[in-house]
Amino acid sequence: MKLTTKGRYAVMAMADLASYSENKPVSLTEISTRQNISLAYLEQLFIHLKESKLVKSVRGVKGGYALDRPASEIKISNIFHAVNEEVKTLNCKKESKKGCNNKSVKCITHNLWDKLDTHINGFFENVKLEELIKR
Amino acid sequence: MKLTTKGRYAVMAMADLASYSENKPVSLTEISTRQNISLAYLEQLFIHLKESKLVKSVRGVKGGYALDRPASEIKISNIFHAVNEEVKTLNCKKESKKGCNNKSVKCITHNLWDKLDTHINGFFENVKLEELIKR
DNA sequence: TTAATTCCTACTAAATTACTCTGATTTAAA
DNA sequence: TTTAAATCAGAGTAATTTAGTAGGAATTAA
Repeated sequence: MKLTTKGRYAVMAMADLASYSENKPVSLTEISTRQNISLAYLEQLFIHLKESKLVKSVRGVKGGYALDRPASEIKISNIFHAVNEEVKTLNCKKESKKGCNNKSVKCITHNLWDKLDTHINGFFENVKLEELIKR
Repeated sequence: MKLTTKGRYAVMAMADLASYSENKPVSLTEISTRQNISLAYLEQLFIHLKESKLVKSVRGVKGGYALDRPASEIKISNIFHAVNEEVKTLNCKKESKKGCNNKSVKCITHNLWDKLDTHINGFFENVKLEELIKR
């Protein structure tokens, strides 16, 4: 199981914003240079970050992005959710689980994957952007 | 981030073995039917499970596979490792981390991904095959 | 008016996943 | 001794997903 660049880049970009956008909006060109992520790719990510109200934008020259709430109120899970970085331990729909009787091996491992989901998502729920950048 | 079928199927197959191979070896055909996994795919997985000494094989008619150690001594991490289901939160090599100075955003998130790695791998280290099948 | 920027959609190349296919080898049982 | 059920082994392939690129439209400070 691996993390995609989408999620990784989104967190890096948000950490960059948290570090540099205190006084003025930060342009994606700046982030692109600092973090070595393609500008066009960042643009796509920020559309979603904006939709999720994690960042706000200023258009035009001298424009850019800034956090839309304090870094202390943004969880990693918020960022991942915004860019559709999902934790998926099953590829079937949750509904298919209903079909299981409690004795089948399939169902036994379903319980394992459910716990794994909870375990991983719990991690993302408990880390805030602020913690990343302080220190 | 998502779990691949390789890892999921390997755990399902091992749970099946743990449930059914107490007295006689279990053929992959049986597992294939019970778990609805293609025979040819299972064959590939079991080559690796055998190399890692998690299962032993009996060739020929009436042959099959059985656990090579008690289910209480097999961790999920052992199974994942056997079939190369890896947890990868970075796509770069670990060495590149050395290049980081502690102030860069890149390095800050590196620490996060390292913790995530540890968090997920810890889960797999702490669940044994036995726990899956009892109850 | 210009240039720097966000915004938007479609497309594409590369990588990975999830298999299939073919055939060899082994061995219990008829 | 033959047959059929099984493991063993490697190569090939189709489908999906990822990781971008490309091309422009809209906005706005200077």
